Amino acid sequence: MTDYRGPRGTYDVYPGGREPHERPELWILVEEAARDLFARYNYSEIRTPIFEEARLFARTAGEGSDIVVQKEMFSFRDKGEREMALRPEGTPGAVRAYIEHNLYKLAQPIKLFYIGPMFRQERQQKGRYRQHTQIGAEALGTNDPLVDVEVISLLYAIHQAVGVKDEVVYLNNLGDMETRQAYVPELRAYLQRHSGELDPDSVARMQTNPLRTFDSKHEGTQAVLAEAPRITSYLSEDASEHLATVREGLEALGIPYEIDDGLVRGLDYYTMTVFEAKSSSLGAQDTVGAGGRYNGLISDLGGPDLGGIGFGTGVERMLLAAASRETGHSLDVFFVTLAPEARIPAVKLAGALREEGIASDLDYGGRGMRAQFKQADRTGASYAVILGEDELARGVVTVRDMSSGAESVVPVAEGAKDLILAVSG
RNA sequence: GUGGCCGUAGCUCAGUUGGCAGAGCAUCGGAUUGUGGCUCCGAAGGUCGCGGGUUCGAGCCCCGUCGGUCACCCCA
Repeated sequence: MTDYRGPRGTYDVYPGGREPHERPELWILVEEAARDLFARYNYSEIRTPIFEEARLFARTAGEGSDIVVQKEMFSFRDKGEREMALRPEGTPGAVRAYIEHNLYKLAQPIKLFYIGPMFRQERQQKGRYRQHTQIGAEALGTNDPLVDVEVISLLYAIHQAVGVKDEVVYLNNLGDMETRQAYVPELRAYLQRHSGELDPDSVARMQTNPLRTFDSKHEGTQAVLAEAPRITSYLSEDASEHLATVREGLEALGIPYEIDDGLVRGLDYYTMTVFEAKSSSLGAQDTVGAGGRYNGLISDLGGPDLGGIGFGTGVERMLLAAASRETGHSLDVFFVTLAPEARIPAVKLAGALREEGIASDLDYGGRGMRAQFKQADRTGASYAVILGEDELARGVVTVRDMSSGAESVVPVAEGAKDLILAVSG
């Protein structure tokens, strides 16, 4: 046993992995499904560094200057004494790149997607790792509510393609500046009147960011919030029209959703539309994917005053919440060599098949015939191609159909052409 | 960072009041000298997480430590 282990809160993806998110074939499935959908929705890939200056994330995360500690960001100091951080989410990097490369000067919206690792420095629990992977999309440069509809439907489509079970999409609108100016003082005043029944964290948040008290798990706090004034009653005309259009669009597409007027999300930059997809087949961390509109973020980061909206969804959580499925990788041909002299000819034939796109493998253990057939069976090979002394002498191979057991003899003295035909059906 | 639970073969797990380290699956070989799945036989595989203590004797009891897991915090 080695003394080395993967770092705390990380995991490996490897053949035969126990958990769904440890199995390479499921990752391929998710990534291919997502890329296919991004292409169909006309989103282009963006790749940004997995670390950035910490202040970029601090800027977007909001809620005070001790944010780096508070949010458990994976930060470090580089050799030039710069405060850096492994990215906790995809949006800030994408928006930074959008501004840095002047993408706002092109025809809008710019529709981007990314797939990559994100980091958080904390103890793990079910569906939560220090390094995890998010698939995300950002539609930048427009306030059109129909883009909100597109982004939400794209998230939903990815979850459907992956097979996420028991999913519910919750929707809310946090309003614009006008809405918050009207609502926040009302909420704060209400909480103030009931501060005796709140947990200490919520009492503190009542001042800094009263919206976030909705996220508290404290029973007393939740009881107070059940009667609290709702943002939906304070929406400006703009916000309320926006919400109505988003709902209309979702209904036109037949996307099931529920309004949750207590849904606030943790990031300060959200405005207007916010949404969250949850699955009851997860544990305490039941959010599979989430996102929202961030109309102030691009200008906050030094860009023009344009809106944007995006989502992020966790690959590990999608796989945890997905129905289990059979994905045994399948091989087309396995070569069974029954004599040492057959090994080089087998290598040559396998090479020829591989060039034709036919997945082929052979025994490298010099093992007995029985073991080789067992391996052919286990790898899911459609055909076993047998090279023994008889075959070598006659310039042929025996092709065995592994499911029916039927065998045929195929000449190979003139090359692999006949063998390619025999195993292509 | 805090707390509950758990660390025994590659995997899943038994292991009695402290008394020779076990099973199933997987692996390898054989039954079947040119044929996989089913069956049978056999082999290999162990720092019982690690360190210390108690004891004639510790997988088991005690202390510490490391790791895993779930929850809290936080939620990106």
